[in-house]
Amino acid sequence: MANKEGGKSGGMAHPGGSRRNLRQPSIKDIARLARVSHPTVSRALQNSPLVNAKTAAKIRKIADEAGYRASAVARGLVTRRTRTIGLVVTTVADPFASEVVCGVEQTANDHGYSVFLADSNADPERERKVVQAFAERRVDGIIVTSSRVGALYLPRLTEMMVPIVLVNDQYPGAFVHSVMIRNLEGIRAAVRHLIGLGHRRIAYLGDQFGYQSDAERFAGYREALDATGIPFHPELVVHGDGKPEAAVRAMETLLSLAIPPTAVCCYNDMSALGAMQSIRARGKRVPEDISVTGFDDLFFASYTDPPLTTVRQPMRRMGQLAMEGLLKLMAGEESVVKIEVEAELIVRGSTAKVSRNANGNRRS
Amino acid sequence: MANKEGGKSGGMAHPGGSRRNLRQPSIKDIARLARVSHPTVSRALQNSPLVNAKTAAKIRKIADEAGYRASAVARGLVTRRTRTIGLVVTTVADPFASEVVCGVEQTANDHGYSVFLADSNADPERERKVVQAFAERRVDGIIVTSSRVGALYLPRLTEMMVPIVLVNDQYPGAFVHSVMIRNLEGIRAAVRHLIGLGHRRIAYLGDQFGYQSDAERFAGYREALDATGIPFHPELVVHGDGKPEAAVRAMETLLSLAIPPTAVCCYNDMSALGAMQSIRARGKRVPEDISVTGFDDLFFASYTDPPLTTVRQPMRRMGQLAMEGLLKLMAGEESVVKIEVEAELIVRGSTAKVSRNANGNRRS
DNA sequence: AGGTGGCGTGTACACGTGTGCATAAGGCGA
DNA sequence: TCGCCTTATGCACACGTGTACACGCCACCT
Repeated sequence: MANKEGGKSGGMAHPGGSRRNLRQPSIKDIARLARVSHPTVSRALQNSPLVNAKTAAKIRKIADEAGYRASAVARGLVTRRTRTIGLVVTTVADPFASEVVCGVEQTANDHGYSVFLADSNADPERERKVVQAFAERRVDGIIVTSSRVGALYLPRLTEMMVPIVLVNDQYPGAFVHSVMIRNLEGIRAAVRHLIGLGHRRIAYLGDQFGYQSDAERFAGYREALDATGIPFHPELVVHGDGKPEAAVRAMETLLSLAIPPTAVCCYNDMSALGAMQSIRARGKRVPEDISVTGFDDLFFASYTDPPLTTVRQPMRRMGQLAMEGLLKLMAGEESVVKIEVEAELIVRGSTAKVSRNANGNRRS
Repeated sequence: MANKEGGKSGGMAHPGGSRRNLRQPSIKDIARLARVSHPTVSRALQNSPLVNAKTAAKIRKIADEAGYRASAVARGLVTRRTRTIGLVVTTVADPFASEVVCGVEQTANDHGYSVFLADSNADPERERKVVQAFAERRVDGIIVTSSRVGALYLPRLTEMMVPIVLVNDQYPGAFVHSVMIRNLEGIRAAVRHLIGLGHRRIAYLGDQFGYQSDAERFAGYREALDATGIPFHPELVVHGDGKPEAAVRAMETLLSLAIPPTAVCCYNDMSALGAMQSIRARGKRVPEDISVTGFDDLFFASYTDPPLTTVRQPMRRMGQLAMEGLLKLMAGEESVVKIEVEAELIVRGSTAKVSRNANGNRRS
C-alpha cells in the first residue's frame, strides 16, 4: 500500500519544478494523501453535507496544500455543463463592443462562468470557425454583439441547441433573445433637441444600409421630423459604416450640398468624430456653423472639442443584462429574454442654436 | 442489435427540436450509423492514413449530415491539452488593451486555439478568481496585458506550470516571457521632436508611479533632456493614471506653475486627451501656446482637434507576436520569448514651434 | 435482543474521446 | 501451401470527475 503510494505519487507536479507540465495533482492523489476514496474528496470539496465535517476539513486542508485545482474539463465531461459561454463581436477594437464585453465578462465571472471571446471581423470564413469552435467547446450559452450578424450565421448557431442572446440586434428565430437600446426614442430625443435649437435642415449620417439599429435610428429621425412638420429631404441622408473614416467622406457629401444642413445627427460617436473633423477641414465650426450629435457616449465624447452632445447607451450595463438573461435561460428559469433599455440624451457643447444667417434660405 | 440502436438513438438531438439540450450526437452515434467502431470514426475525422479512404469518406459524410462536432472537452481530457489560452487584461474597455486582445484572438483562432478572456480590474479578489479559473480550465498558456500585474499575482500564475507571455510589462521569474515596446526610444523621439521645435520647458505627464512602462518612458524623457543639456525640473513631472480624468487634474497642476511648460509629453493618448481639454479650459491653445504629445496612436489620435502628435505602438501586431511566441513556447520550439518592437513617432498637429513670448523667461 | 434508520464512506459506472495493441483479411513470395 | 507483411479494423483502456447505489457502523426504539 505504502509502496504503491510512493510509486504513483512520484510523478506529481510540484511548484517551481524545473520541468513544466509534469502533471497536476488529480483528485485521486488527494484521496490517497487523505486516506479516503476519491468520491469523498469530490464531496468534501463541494461542501456536500454527506461528508463528515472533520473529514471534510482535513481533505480541504490537504487539497489546499497540494495546490489541487479540480479539472473543469473532466467535470464538464460528466456534468455535461461547461460553465462556459461564447461571446461574439465583430471586433473588440470597437469601443462600443469592448464596453459590452466588459459587462458580460464581469457578470459571467461573478457567477463562475468563463467566457470564450471571438471576433468575427464580419469575415464569413472566420465566422464559420467561431461557430465550430463554440460547438466543439460545448459552451452553455452564447452572446452576440454584432450588428452584422443578421441572417448570416445565426442559423448555424441555433443548431447547437443552446440559448443565444443578441445585443442590439434582432433576428426572428427559435432560440433568440435580445437586449436592445431604444434606438428610436434615443435619436428622436436628439433630433427634438436640435429642432428646439431652431434647426430645420437636419441631416442624418447613418451606418451601412440594412442594419437593424441603423434602420431604427433612421426611423426615429423621420418620426421627429414628421411630428414637427419638417419636410424630409432625401439628400440630407448619407451613409457611413459606423467608423470615422467613412463618416468623413459622408460628411463631405453633405457639405457639398447647395444648401448644407445646419445640424447633423450621427449614427454613433465614431461617425460624429469623423463628421466633426470633416466640418473643421472645410473651415467651418462646431457648433457655431453646424451642430453635431452622436450616439453611444463613448469615453472620448466628453473630451472632443467641443464636447459631444450624444445619446448615452449604458453599454456595460447592457452586457451585464445580456449575461444575466443568459444565466436565467441556461438555468431554465426564463423561457424568453427580451430587454429594452432607455437611451439618455446628454447635451454638451457640439450643439447650439442655429445661427441667424445659416437658415436664411429657409424655404420649406 | 437493431433494437438497441433504436433505443439508444432515440435521445439524439435534432436541429430545430422544441426541447434544448436533449443530447448532441457523440462519436458512438456516428460509429453506429456508419457501422464501424468509434475509434475508426475518430481516426477518420483526424484524416489518419490508417483508415481506408472510402470508409473515411463515408464516415465524414455521415458525421457531417448528423451535424456531429467532436467534443473538445472530452478530447482535452485524454490528450491533456485543451488548445485553450487565458488572456488577462486590467480592462477590455481600455482601447490599448482591446487592440492587443484583437491581435491575440485572431492569431489564436488561426491556429485552432480558443481564448478565455478575463479582466482583472486591478481588483485582488477578481484576480484571484481569474487565476483559479484558468487553472481549473487547464489552459495551455497565458497572456497578460496589464501594467499592474507586477508582483501581484504572477507568482500564483506561474504555479500552474504553463508558459506565460507578458505584453508591455516585465517581471523576473521562471516561466516569464514578454513582448515589449521600446518605451525609452519612443519617448526620446517625441522629446527630441519637441526640442527641435525650440521647446525647453517640457513637462512629463506620467502614469501612476511604479509601473515599468512609465518608468521607462520617464527615463527616455530624462535621457533626451540630458543629451541636449536641458536641465531637469522636478516640478515639470506630474502623474495621472493613464486615463483622461486624472490627466486633467495633473495638467492643471502644470498650468498653475509660475512658469508653465511650453510642451507636455504624455504617458499615453488617453492622458493627452485629458491634457488637451485641460489646456483648452484654461483658455490656451494647442499647439500655439502649448504643444502636446501622446503615446499609442489610438484610433482617435487623428481625429482630435488638433490631431495628436504621438508615438505609435503596433498594438495589434504586439498581440499577434505575443500569441505566436506563446504557440512556440507551448510547442516546446522555443525556451524563451523576449521580443522588443519599435516605436514610431507620428507627427501631427498638436506640436508646433515654441511661440516667441512663451519661452521669453528662458533662464536655464 | 433484534430490527430499524441515519450517517459516513466506498464501489462501480458514466461522460466522450484518443491510442496502443491485437487481430482479421488479403496479397505475395518461397 | 505455408509463412510473412501490409492494411484496415476492433478491443481495451485511460483521462479526471460526479453520482447512484450498496454497505458497514452505531444509536435508538420496541
